[in-house]
Amino acid sequence: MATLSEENYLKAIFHLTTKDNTLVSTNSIAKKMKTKASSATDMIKKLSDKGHVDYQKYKGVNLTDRGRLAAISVIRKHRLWEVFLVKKFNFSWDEVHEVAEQLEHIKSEKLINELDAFLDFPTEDPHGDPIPNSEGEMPNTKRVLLSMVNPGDNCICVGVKDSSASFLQYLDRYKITLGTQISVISKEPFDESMLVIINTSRKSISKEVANNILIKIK
Amino acid sequence: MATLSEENYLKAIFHLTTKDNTLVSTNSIAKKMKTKASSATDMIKKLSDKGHVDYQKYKGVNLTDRGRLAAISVIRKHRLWEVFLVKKFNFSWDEVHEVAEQLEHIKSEKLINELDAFLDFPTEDPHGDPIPNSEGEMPNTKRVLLSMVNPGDNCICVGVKDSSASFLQYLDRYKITLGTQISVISKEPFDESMLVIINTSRKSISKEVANNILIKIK
DNA sequence: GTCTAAATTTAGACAAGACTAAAAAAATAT
DNA sequence: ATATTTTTTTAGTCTTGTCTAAATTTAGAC
Repeated sequence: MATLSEENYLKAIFHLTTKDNTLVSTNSIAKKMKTKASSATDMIKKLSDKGHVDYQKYKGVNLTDRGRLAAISVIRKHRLWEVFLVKKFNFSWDEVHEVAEQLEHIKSEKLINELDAFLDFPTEDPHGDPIPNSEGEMPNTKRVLLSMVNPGDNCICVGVKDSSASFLQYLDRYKITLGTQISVISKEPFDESMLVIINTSRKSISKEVANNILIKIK
Repeated sequence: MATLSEENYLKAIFHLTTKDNTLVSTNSIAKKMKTKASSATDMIKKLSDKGHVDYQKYKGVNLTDRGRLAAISVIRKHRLWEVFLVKKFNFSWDEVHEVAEQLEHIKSEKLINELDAFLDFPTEDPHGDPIPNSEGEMPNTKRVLLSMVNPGDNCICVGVKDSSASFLQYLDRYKITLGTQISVISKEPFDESMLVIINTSRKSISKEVANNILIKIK
C-alpha cells in the first residue's frame, strides 16, 4: 500500500509521462512536486524498491504496470470527487481542486464504487478530463481546441486545457461552462481572435482563450 | 492548524473527558490511541505548546476551549460523514467507522457545510450519537439504556453504546435499527433479561444487550 | 511513615520525508 | 577533445511521530 506522499509522486510521474514513453527526469518530478531534486531522488528510490517505477540512475524513471495502476486509481478518485463536488455540492470549477487533492487519498473500494454509481458513472470530470473506469481504462474522447475550429462550426464546451483559477474565473464571467454551446462566426486573420455566439450573445474571444477551451464539434 | 495525529489525540482526549472534568491521564490516552505512554507524553507536550490542552506534569490534561473546539470539529465531521455513508451510499453500521476515520480529517469549511445541508442538518449519527452544530454545540438528547426501562414502557431505539461489528451485526439479525419500536413486557429478576416486542414479534434480550441499546421513552 | 508498585516522564534511537551542500555524471560548447 | 554548465546523486541534518529502556514521581500497602 502506497503512502500519501508516494501516491502524489506516482500521480505526478503519470502526468509527466508522454505517449512516446521517454523516461521522466528527476528534475521534472521535483518541479511538479514543488520539492528539491534530492528529495525526488529519495522518493524515486523508494518507489523503485516497491516496484512502482523502473529506475535508471542519472536517466530517469518510468511507471511499471503496478505503478501506473496505482496512479490511475488516485486520478480516478480525484476526478470522481471533482464531479461530486461540482454536481452535488455546488462547488465552482476553481474551488474543487484543493479539496479533491485531499479526498483522492481516502482508501475504500466500496466508497469509490458507490460514488461512481451515485454519479451515474461519469466519463469526464468538470474540467473535461477523462475518468478511468474501475479497471483503470481511460474512456477515449476525441476533443479539440476551440482555436482549431472553422467558422460556421457549432461546438460544445467539454473541458479546458488551462485550469488556473484566473482562467476558470474568466470562463465564469463569460458564462462558459461544461456543455455550453459555442458557434464560431468568424476568425480574425490578424490576431487569430474569434467572433462567437454564446447563449445567443455575440462575443469576441482571443487566441489565448480559444487555445485553452476544449470542445466537441456537433 | 492541527496535524492529522494531533486531531486524533484531541478526539481521544475529548472522548475520555467526563462531565466532572477530572484530568485525563496519560495512560488512558495511550491506551485509546493504541500507542505507548511515552508517545502520549510527547504528543501531550506538543498539544500543550499549541494551547490545545492544559497540562500538569504527572497529573494529566484537560482540553482548553480551543482544544475542545478543535476536537468537536473533527467529531462533527466524523458523524456527518457517517450519516452520509449510511443514508446515501448504503454502508451498514459496522462499515462506516473505518472510512469516517479518514474522511473526518478533510479540511474544507465549504465541504462540511454543504454536506450538512445535503443531509438536512441531522442531529444524530447512525449510532445515535449527537452531531454538534457548526458552532460546536451538541444537541441535547436525553437518552437512556434499554436496561433502565420499566416493564410496560414503550421505547424507540436511538443508538448503541457498544458499536463493535459483532454487536451491530447482532442488531441487524434482530431487525433492530435506528427508530425501531421496542415495547418492554417484563424483566426476569434472575438474569435481568427482558421480554420485549420488536416489530410485533416477541423476543428475549439478555442483560448485556439491553445494556448497550440506547432508547428514548415515548 | 516507609517501602513497593504503578504511572509518568526523560533520554536516546529510528523511519519517513524533506532540506542543504558537496560530489559525480551527463550534456553542451568551443 | 577538453572545459563548462546542468542534472543527478550522495552525505549529513532536521522534524514528526513513534519506540525501548531507564529514571522519576505518585499512590497504595503495611
